[in-house]
Amino acid sequence: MTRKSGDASRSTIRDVAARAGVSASTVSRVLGGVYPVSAATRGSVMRAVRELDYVADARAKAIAGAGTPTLAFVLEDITGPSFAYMAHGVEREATRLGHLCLVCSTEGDVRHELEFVEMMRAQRAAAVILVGGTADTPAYRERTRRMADSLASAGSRLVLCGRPPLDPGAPVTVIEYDNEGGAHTLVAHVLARGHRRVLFLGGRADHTTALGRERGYLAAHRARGLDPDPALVLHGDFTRDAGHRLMRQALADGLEFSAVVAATDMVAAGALTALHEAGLKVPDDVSLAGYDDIPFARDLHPALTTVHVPYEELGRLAVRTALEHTPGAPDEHLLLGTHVVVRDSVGPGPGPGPVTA
Amino acid sequence: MTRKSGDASRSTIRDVAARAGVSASTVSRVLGGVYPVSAATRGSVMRAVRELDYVADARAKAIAGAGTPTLAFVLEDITGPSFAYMAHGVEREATRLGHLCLVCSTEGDVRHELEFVEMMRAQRAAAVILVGGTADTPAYRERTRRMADSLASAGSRLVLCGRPPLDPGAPVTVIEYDNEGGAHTLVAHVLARGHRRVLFLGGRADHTTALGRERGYLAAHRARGLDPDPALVLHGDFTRDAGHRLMRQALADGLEFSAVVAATDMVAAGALTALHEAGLKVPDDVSLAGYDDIPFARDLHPALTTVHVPYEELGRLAVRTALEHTPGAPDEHLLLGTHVVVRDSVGPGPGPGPVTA
DNA sequence: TCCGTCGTGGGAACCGGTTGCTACCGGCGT
DNA sequence: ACGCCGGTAGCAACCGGTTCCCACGACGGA
Repeated sequence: MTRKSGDASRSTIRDVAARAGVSASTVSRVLGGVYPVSAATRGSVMRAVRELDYVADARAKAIAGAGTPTLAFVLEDITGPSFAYMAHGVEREATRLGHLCLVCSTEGDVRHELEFVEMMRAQRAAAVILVGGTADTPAYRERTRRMADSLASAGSRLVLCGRPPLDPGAPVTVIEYDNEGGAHTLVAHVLARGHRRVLFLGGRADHTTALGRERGYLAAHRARGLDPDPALVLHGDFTRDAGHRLMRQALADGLEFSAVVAATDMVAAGALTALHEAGLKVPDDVSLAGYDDIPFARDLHPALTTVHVPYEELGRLAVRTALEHTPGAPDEHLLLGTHVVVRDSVGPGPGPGPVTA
Repeated sequence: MTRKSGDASRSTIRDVAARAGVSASTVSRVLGGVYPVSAATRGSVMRAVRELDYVADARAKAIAGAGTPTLAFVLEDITGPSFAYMAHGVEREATRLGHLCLVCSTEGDVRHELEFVEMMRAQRAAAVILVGGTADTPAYRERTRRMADSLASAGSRLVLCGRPPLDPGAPVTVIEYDNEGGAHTLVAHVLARGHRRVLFLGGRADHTTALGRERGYLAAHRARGLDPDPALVLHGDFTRDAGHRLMRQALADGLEFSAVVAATDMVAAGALTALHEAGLKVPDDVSLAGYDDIPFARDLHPALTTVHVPYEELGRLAVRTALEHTPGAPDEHLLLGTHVVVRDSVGPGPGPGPVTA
């Protein structure tokens, strides 16, 4: 009989006070918990609260100085597995630290990004986390620098998570992982197995994540004194469909290669089925490797060798580092390591001379 | 030289007013946009705004009646592909409709769910969307009913998205999709190919999504006058690892079956590699089907036949329906259809007599 | 020239909370 | 019996906005 009445108007602290026969301040104090209140008063207040099903308005609390802090993260598309893992890490750590979590998808549109950051600043978010690579142009650096400054001047903090750092001095926390290093190690492994012509299925040509991995690909070659054929690096985006399309195209074009390294496991997945469709066996006819180590990589056939990225950890660190940052302290820049996980998709390279795949 | 000074204290509307030499109300009005203000006044206000890099506090606006509405969604784990797609739909539609989006992961803990809903009520969220199946116990119905009521009495609205409906009369919007029907059609297809002993790799035994699919499995059998062996339905959870483990176990136990239907594509993926590891060929030795049609399903080898669920649409509808709901109107209950997409993973069944897989 | 009106801007109340300061109460010591 | 003190509760100011209502100045028409 606790009558949660259908009064469509939420009740205020004054309603509770009136019903309990005390003042609003007393209600506030009972609910606050620390201030000494007699048991009788507390009882009647609590009863009124229960009867009215009252919850204090979080926005009002926030404005008055109490209130749950909020943290925002902005990403391109939650649907990409690596984004999802970062988001998960962010969300977990945020709630562990007692923060609420606002999320926005930009769908890759820079204007949305700007709008969102502005909204988050209006929300007085404790930190705004920008997730995922992007085109690292002067325009990017300037725009982002401006965001960082205005966030900082509002007492908030910008975090770049898996995104290129700004010029020194920008009030920004950067958490990256080693795209180039991971790709270098991975490609070195492929090269060590005897492959000489390895196709690289990259991402968008200006995207930092893609670029980092591409640099690793190149570096691994050069470290062996090899000079990769420019025709062997292709660009698409980080989707399964792009991988599929690029691979078909490469095959149709008669490109010669004995192994393919995809910039992403998703891309690798698409490439793998294109290979299968062409009647090629992996790794017997051609080897394949990915990047990200999403859970599915194990279930591709053959199981995909790839490089593991601690995405969830990345997200967790992003929020922890951002929230621990004290205004005066130096800006942090973390670079997380990656490691390649060898599975079954890369086999030995061809014997003497390259093979026509 | 626009001096975005490092003054760590965000400026208030009064600061802007002072700098522009007008009153706070005037600033509010020029920022509001509608009220007539002379060009000169507007100019100086805007300049002050720019110089101070001022953004109005969204919480204060909200409390005063203006302000961006917010919408919250609560799910178990953003990392599951189907959750991610629903989340994406929710987020897109929410921002399209000018709402901010709060997200919480419960990690499957009911207490978290309660806490979150309470927080969202405090945030005065326009709607709270609970995403994903759960155990449909009397406790669930009562608890959720209570949430619905208290949300409703606060002028907000509870939405159940892919989650079992409550008893009639609860102020709730329900958007479901047809788990049972999809599974029925899928299993009917498997049966039609001549399979008679089909293993079902289900989810948690009390989970509504899992249960719905299991009912479909059963119903498809009965519709053919078949009586499935109870030993053929196994329970785990909706992860790749569960699928892998269950499949190994089934194989180790010497269960007889010629096809396996997994409650989820993730489960199917794990099962597939277990099958491969055991040296079994799909679909030659055993057929396999999944549920969800995640993008990866196409890249499994063989490509997985599965049932497509319009997850993103589900999320979009959830927010649209919730936000369009007017307090007096009847509660809506939508049931979205699914369809099976036939690919390569289920082949013809065995000849006379079951095969030992 | 005088008055009505329109265009503008300011004052103050209000949104729903929190909290510093003050006042009242009863109980205790001497 | 009186004064002091500690424990409680209320008043009012404040957080950062919005908006109702009113006043003031300039302008045009009679």
